[in-house]
Amino acid sequence: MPEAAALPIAPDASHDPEREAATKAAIVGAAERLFALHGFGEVSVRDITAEAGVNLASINYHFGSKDALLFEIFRRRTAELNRERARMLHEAAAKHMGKPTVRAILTALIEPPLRWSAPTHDRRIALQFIIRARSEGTEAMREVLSTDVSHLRRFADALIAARPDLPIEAVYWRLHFVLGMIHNNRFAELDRLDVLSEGVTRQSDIEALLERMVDFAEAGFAA
Amino acid sequence: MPEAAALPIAPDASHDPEREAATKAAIVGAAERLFALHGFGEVSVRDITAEAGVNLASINYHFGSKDALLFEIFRRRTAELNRERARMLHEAAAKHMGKPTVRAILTALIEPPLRWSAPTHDRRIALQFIIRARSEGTEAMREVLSTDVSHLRRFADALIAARPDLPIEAVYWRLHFVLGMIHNNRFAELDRLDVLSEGVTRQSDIEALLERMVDFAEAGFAA
DNA sequence: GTCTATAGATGGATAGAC
DNA sequence: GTCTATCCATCTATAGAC
Repeated sequence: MPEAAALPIAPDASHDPEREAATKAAIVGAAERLFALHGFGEVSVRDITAEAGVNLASINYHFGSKDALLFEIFRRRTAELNRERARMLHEAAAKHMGKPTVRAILTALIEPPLRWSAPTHDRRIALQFIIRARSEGTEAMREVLSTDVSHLRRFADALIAARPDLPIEAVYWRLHFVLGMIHNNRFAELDRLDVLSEGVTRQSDIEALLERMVDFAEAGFAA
Repeated sequence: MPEAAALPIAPDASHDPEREAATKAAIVGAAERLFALHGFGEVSVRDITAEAGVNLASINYHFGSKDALLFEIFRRRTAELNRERARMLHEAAAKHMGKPTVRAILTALIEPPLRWSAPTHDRRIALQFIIRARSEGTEAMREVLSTDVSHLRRFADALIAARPDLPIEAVYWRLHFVLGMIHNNRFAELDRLDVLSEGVTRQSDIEALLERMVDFAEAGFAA
């Protein structure tokens, strides 16, 4: 068996880092997609492993449990999204000598998730996953969402600094309204809007929608 | 047994309309509350019947299935809410000779659900049920939500008539934003806001919040 | 109409061979 | 690390006694 000698080490499949990484990636991709499309409660471990083309036991082996898998996806995606938002806020602050305008702050909050939702964006499904996690997530996800508001802190503080004339509770409420606008961009809600508008809103022009949203939100902050 | 003679008919319990109605009401109340608080997927028929103090089989006997029960609650509550909104829109139209202002239209859309959400309102739980149904509902609920937009039609038409200068797709998108503001008033999101604002938003003054929301939404429509 | 007991189906997790 | 077979918990729905 001369071929065996050509292999560096471990001729068996007990520890193949490449294959392991591929399996984990397939699981994560399938889980994210199925959950984003059908909801958390509707998707079983069997569905995920079948879709990923891996064996039934692999989720427990690689992630510990179904909930742990979903939590890891949740952490990864929210971290990515918050990083993008923080970077935009930071850049806006740099441009405006540390005091970005309300419009720049709102853009940093709205633009990243809106770009993700573009039909051609590879984070399109990930964004739906995040939105669903807000209402259907596991106890662990809800725990994080309720207590870890450090990311929003920066936006709230920036808005308060940009509008020192407003009572701070007014700023918080308005921020809450803007977040509602953002989180309402689920597939189901966009489809419903298409039905209501008889198709005139069925557009993939993210730039135009971004401008609409920021205009609306900025106007709400103007008074 | 002289007491038996005093009973009109049916001395057995086979057909007691009063008790039947009480059982159904107990089931509906328990189901609505548990689902509103814990989510659809987390609540079993066993949880509901235990909470209602009725036997396990009664949900299937009286409603056919768990899904049918939840669907009936959903239809009842959304019908109530939409009736209130339609009535307010109708009254606003009557006051403005058939052409209500944008503010009056938005108030008719926002005020009913916001009043329901008041801590002392008996529809407080019902509103959370409705909001949850939007993202976690069964197939039947989603079917209704996606296709039955007749209720929103009147609001969209009224807004289009109030702002004939705007492209209609702009009106639809802004209506979508307002709906997002409304649907974001879930317990979990309000709690999160309280954490972020360190308590300054923890208020039960529905009047003030209503004015905040209508002000924000109207400003978004102003341009 | 109510209630108990149970059927029937599904899902998460794990043991053990390879 | 992968995979099969299986355990065990849980749930909805229903049959049948009262």
